[in-house]
Amino acid sequence: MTNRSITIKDVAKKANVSVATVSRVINGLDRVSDATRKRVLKIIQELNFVPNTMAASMVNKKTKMLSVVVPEIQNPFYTAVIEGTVEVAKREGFFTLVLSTNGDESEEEDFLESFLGKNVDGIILIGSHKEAEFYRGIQKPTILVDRYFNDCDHDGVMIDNYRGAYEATKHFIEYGHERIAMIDGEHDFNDGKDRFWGYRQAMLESGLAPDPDCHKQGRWTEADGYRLTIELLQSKRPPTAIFAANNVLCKGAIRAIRDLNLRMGEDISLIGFDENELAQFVQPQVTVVRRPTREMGVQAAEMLVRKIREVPMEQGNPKCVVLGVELLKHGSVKKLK
Amino acid sequence: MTNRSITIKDVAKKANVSVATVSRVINGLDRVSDATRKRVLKIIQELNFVPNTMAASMVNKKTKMLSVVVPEIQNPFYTAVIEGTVEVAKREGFFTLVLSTNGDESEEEDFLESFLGKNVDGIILIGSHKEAEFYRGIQKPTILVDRYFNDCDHDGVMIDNYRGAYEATKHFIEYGHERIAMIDGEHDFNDGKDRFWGYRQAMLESGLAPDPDCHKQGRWTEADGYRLTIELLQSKRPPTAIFAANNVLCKGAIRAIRDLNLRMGEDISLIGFDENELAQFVQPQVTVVRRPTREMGVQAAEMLVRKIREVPMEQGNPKCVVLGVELLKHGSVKKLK
DNA sequence: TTATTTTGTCAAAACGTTTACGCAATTTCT
DNA sequence: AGAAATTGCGTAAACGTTTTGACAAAATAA
Repeated sequence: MTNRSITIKDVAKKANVSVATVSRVINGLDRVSDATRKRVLKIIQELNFVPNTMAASMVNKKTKMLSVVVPEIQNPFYTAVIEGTVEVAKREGFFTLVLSTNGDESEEEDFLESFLGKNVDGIILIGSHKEAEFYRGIQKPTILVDRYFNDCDHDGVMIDNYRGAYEATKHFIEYGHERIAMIDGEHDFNDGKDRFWGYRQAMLESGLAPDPDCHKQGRWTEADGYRLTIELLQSKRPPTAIFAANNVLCKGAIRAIRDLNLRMGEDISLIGFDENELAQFVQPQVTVVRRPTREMGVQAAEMLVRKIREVPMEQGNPKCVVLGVELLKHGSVKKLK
Repeated sequence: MTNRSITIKDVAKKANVSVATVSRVINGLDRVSDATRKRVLKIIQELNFVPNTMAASMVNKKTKMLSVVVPEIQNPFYTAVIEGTVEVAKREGFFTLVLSTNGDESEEEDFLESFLGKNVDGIILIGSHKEAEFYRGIQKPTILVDRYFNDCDHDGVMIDNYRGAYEATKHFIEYGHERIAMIDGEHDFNDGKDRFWGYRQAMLESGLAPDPDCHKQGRWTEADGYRLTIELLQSKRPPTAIFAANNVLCKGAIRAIRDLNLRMGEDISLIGFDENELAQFVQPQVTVVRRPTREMGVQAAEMLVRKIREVPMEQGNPKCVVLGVELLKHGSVKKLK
């Protein structure tokens, strides 16, 4: 424990060169003859020397680490994004550091102030803060994922929430549904809002007046998905179709429908946003809006790496990439006409 | 971007003290008068100074970060462990850094060699390596979770895999089952092995000869859980009961049973190891061996923090804590007698 | 009162790298 | 051949902290 770890100096001494030369060898720079390079390399092997990256980082301010910050690590959507970014990061020579904030704003702040937050080369952020202000304060290269804010000064990778909800609703309508409900959570972020507006727009376009009784709002939890679905189905005029605006709400809805002994796609039609395990399990499978989760992570990481490497001056205005979604049609929507 | 960040020196100058004094204020050491402390603190505020932890770490070799290394981040078991450790770490003033290795040994090694691996204060490791040798090479305070190796020189937090499997099998037997199958994956780690031996021992004790046809081994994937279950149920002499040795295998088994149109707890009995979403969803719910996932993370983190703080000399032999498991009895086991 | 301890502070030396600059020795160009 | 460019390497100054040792000044003890 007390044994001083071997440094670049030890190597230098043993190889009869200066520390500068050793440093050059380590970093694969030129200006060092083949002979000495070989010699130094051998000594490094012998001494089992590993450069102290911390010290290096102190001078050149690069750490080769990225961080990806997500609200909850238990949600498969986020882990899929994480996997995507980790893959790219690894390929590009970066390590990825994962942080779960539990949707807690102060935890997010703490992180950014912390050792880690301060020392990563870039950040992929699925933020919990609700104001652009906060994001503007982040000095490092940052890519916002899934939740975007205008005027936040950062690039983003989003999906077309509006379109997803729109298509889902249209699908119901094409199949003859008129009393179409939606369940969702707080409209804290653009994703939730957009989905609502997509739903609403599709309804309006088809001349269906949006009935306030058909829009149930709670939190984005499975429990609330369950509760809201029960409320809807036990109301005076229950809907024939329900659009569940994210994966956990959908799972709650599936449970509720099961518990009420209703036949999916027969007594009640359901579309979920984002794939989930239960939607794939029940029979018939539940029609869902599929979004490219892993791909979001991949895109974000690629953008981030590019940004890190680009010269600071020539970065243009923030760009926000919007990835498409797809309606995976299964048997949970009944054809009424 | 080019603006040099403000350092301890700037604070010192502005407060008319030496950098040493500022350092003492930051670290809350004594030997500094109340007056100067207040003054320095105020300047720090004004200048919005945040100490560069990287530089600090360079001299005192502490980073206040832990890492938790898991094989796959998509498995809810691992995320539960992570959540437990993050909670404790946070409480104790550590940041937690999550790394998913995809079960890839070399990725695990890379990590430990990397900036991150070298600079955390301690490691919580659900390892992918199969030999104690590797673990012995880790110099930092480390807690092995879920997978343990004798003579690895580290503490561990395990659960009683043997007992869990034993109890599950006994439960089948009590209910009159005799032809009891087990599906599992490679016996690369103690957890898998112990479960198998628990199953086997329970069978033997009850005078049931373990039939090799009743032990199907594949990989620890949902796909193999599905495949092996189908194989079992379509064999000449299908079992009346199946023990699925982990959460994903169990999910595969549930799907298989559903697809074969068998009634759970009626035509076929099933017990899973570890809770999972499908087991809770289907009706009747599937009986499972519950293990304290989150608690494992909590324990591990607490042990790790203790270890980090203890003086190096007085650490005794490696300890391995074994947490208990519990059989959650639901309706998936038919009573034959 | 004098001798001792405690308190508050500072200067300077670490910590382990990278890198700008300098200077021979060698190679390449006229 | 001489001038110019290139190559190979070393010296020393960063990077932003913590920590040790020294030393007055103040408080306490004798």
